[in-house]
Amino acid sequence: MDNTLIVILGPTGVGKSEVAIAIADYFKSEIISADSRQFYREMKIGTAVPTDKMLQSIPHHFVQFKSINEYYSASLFERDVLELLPLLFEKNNLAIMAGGSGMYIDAVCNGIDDIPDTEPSVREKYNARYKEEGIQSLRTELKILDPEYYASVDLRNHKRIIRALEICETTGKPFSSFLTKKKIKREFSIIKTGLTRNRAELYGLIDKRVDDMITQGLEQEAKTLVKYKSNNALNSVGYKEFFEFFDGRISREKAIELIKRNSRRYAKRQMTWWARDKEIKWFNPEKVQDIIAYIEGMVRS
RNA sequence: GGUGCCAUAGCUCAGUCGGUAGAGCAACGGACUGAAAAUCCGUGUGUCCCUGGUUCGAUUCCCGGUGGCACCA
Repeated sequence: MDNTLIVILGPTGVGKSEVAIAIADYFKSEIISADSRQFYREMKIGTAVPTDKMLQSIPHHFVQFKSINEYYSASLFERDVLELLPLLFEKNNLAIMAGGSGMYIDAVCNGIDDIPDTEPSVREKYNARYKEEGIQSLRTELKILDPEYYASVDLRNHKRIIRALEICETTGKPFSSFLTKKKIKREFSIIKTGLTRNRAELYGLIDKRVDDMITQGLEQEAKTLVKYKSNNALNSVGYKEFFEFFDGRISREKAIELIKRNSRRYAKRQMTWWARDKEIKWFNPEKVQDIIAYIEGMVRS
């Protein structure tokens, strides 16, 4: 039997953790988390990290293993997962990756082009310029340095433009010259399963989970992180809204309402990301037996 | 029970001197190559409470209902 990575993806709040654990338990596999915010150990309540009990029942990787002060990225995640997987496959030829960060999952499944690292100062420089001069100045420079990317990029999205510019400046070559858009074939098989529910039900679960987070002390957790609020990791649903409340810009009730709304919008963006991926087989999270049957069928064939 | 006011998008409401309607919020749709729980783009989604009348034409005016609110009993 081939070494196989079973991917369990789905929108926030749909019930991935429970399903992943049930399936890992069935196959005696370990779980790789693909949640770009659960990586950070300081963010526990707001990222709905599985309970200690759950974490003890099945070995989890990439959960709470970074500090919010550390830089991390989809590319580093790809590298780290590819390093770990052979070790997991020595023990069991089925490994599970569960999470909601589409880009990180794709980096592992399809690969991500090899683009040189950049100095943080370069990005800071462009960020400052964006703030002072606006986006037009960035566009003008991109048009000169990388006309090809200029023609295809969303010119109203400053993050995309800044990313391209920092690569152009660092390498002296156009950003687009690094983009092969080729899907890398992995040494292992991949089975993608998606968890979904009808929208109203999912939103109900999201609202309830936010209320649970509040009960568990999300406000207190956010308070201890205020001093790091400019860190990218804390530009996250559940934290940024509380920072607004602490600043006196919105009421506590409003903050909680916004956490719910922003979680819903995040879930929608996740679904949009996966809508184009025809390799995903979708399931209701309550039907764990169906998922197991599907995986067994795929593995056998 | 009487009088008055109100009834328009999921919510709060605006509007149409009679030519089937629009704001905010919510919602919906999309993009995405090392920040991605980020960032960016697009879209009004409507028995204008119901019945009848006047009219070429009624969401708009009129009669009568129904529901809500206020006041008087």
